[in-house]
Amino acid sequence: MIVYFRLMRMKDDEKKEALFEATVKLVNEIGFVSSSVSRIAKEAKVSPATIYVYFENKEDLIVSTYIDIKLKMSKAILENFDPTLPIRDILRNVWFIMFDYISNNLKYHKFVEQFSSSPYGTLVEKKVVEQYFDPLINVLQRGVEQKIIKKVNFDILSAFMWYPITILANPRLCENFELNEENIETAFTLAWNAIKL
Amino acid sequence: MIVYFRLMRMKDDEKKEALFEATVKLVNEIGFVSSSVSRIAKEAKVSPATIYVYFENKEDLIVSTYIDIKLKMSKAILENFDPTLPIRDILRNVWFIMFDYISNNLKYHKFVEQFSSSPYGTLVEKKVVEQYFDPLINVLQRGVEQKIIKKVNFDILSAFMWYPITILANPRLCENFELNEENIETAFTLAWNAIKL
DNA sequence: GTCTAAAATAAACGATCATTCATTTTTGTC
DNA sequence: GACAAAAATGAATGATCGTTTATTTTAGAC
Repeated sequence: MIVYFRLMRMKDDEKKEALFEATVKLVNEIGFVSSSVSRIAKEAKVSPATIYVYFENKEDLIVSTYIDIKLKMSKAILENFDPTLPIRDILRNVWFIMFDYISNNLKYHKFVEQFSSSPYGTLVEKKVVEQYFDPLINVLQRGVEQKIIKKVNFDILSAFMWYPITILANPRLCENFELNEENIETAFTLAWNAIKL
Repeated sequence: MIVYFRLMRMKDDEKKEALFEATVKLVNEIGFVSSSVSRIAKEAKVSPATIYVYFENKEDLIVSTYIDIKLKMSKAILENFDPTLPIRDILRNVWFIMFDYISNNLKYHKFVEQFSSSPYGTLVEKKVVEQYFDPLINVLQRGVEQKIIKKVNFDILSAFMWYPITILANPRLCENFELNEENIETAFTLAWNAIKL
């Protein structure tokens, strides 16, 4: 039997990316409430119907935007990750890289914050996204095993090693915290004092 | 000139409270997107039009709900505030009181988190709400002056003394952190290690 | 250029949105 | 019980919502 294959027309990656960017921009500016499908389409310069070629529905568009961002973030942060350094140096490096990434991509950070604390957040399995950042979690694990870091609940360690970054990088919450090297170094010192044994 | 006063009919405080509670419940369950005026009205068992007797519009209802919650929270937390204790004891007490309040009023905590990270957050002057908690900020100030607490940017101190509470009290973020006395004590120790000189 | 299948879209769907309006109900003094 | 004024409401407003459908446009193998 001879089967004829005809190449189907390909989806346009740039269009999908434009939809992600439009979603981020609008949700940051006017929130989930006002970010309607038609407005997102207009912002991305496509027809509202086109969105349904790329996504199942509005919810899928928004959740996909979130997951895409988390993937981008984890790649950027783990790009130059060197697990052979001393544990404190690894953590310190991550702090500087995360501040660098967030301050250059504040729109992503804002979107993630808004998404996570909204009911959309419950739609994403926390562990799925968390595993993108597995190497970071493993560092803390090693620190505990080597008796460098306090042996306490992991949620506590995270609350003092990772979450302060998301707080301090939020200019609405910390308008007096300038993201310069000295301030980041100071803040990291507090984080390290918190978790070190 | 004689002026005749007739008592006008009074607004019903219970109805306003019911609208606050309905707003909190629905926004937590289905988000700002789906929490329409008519659904909030139905939840509060009033007519949609009644909402406009008590509030200018939907935005006013939501912002007022937030401010009402923040006021309730600050009163609960500062109720038994004793500024004469040693600074570490004051902070430790506040930690326990805050965890107690949040775990008994998780709905308020959730609403505040979602509100703050949404564009509604920009509608509320941060300083207005912050001043409800002024005594707490003053404690840190005194700690710095008495050379008990590190002399660093106040946003940094807040990021390690207050924000970890909001993280740890969020069961979605910290599902492994049980809110018992031992765990709170441990977490506070890390916070104190971070900020103490 | 022809053909095909999928991308892309304009237009239309019923549903629901926030808000207003005309009317009724309730409150409290006289 | 009568009166006045504000609370309370049911119904209607035009606008916009998310999604679907029927149609047109486009990409790529032949």
